[in-house]
Amino acid sequence: MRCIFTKGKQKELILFARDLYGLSWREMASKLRIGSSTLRDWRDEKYLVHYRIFCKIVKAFPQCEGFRTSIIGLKEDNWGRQPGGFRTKQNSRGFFDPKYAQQQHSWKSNGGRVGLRNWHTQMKANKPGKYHQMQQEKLKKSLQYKYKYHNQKYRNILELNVAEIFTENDIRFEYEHMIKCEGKFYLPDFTLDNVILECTYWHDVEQRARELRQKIEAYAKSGFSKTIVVTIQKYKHEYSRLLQGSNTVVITSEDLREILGGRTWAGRESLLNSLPKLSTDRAPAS
DNA sequence: GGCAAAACCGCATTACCCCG
DNA sequence: CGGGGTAATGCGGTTTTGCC
Repeated sequence: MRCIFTKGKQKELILFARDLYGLSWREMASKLRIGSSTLRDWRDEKYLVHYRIFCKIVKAFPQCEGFRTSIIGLKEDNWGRQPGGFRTKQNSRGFFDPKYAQQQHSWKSNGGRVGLRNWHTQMKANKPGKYHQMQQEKLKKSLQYKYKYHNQKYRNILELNVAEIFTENDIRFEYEHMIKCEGKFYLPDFTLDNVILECTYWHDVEQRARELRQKIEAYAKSGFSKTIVVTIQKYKHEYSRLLQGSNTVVITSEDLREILGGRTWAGRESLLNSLPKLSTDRAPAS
């Protein structure tokens, strides 16, 4: 944080303080833990004084308190810096000056966004979890999470329904909890212990099922023994057929409500046990 | 990778002072 | 006056920061 004094006051303050200290510039600077050149630059009003340092001075010499009224504003550090990049491009300044056209060309032909690419590879290599989270947050911003329920935004009505059902039945769950499977990161819609719940009603069932199958395999290898796919009545049969497997169950949100709300519900274990039964016993809807 | 602006800092030069 | 030592100053390079 920097403070802006009215013209001349910063110089006055520094000189005044120096008198009070009774030290040389160098000594005073080291007392304030800044470089002597910096202190001089401040005296010459070349740069803005750190608010932190101003406080330090006032603390040492309360008679400097009066200068506070001369502060006409506070600014964040590096407050006025004009960024390069796009604005520079607009103004054809700096790197974007026409005289650098040749260099621009070579820069672009050498990969152009090499820096950004490096950043991505480095982040992936060094902080994969953080990287994925950042990417995910970016994605979340671009996607629309328009269904709000209990301080959590959901992506679609199906997810919302599931969240409601769980909440009504006092079942704790985690929404889009990031898990790592085989070096990759996934964000299953819902996780309850080692059970994963995915919501989908994407009309291209074949394609979605392929994706899901791949995910489910990864989940299974990382100890998530069961995956529940929640869809709508219309697609239930198709998804069910395409995702046959010992650890996968396809249900609708109504099914879920029935299990949890009805007689079959007797705790988490019961949920898990009743699922396969439900899925196979029932005649698929047409 | 790039740029621009702010902040910071090293160092050579200059100013100052003391003293024989 | 001039040598020698230290503090102050001027110059300009470097680092930091934020954005493309």
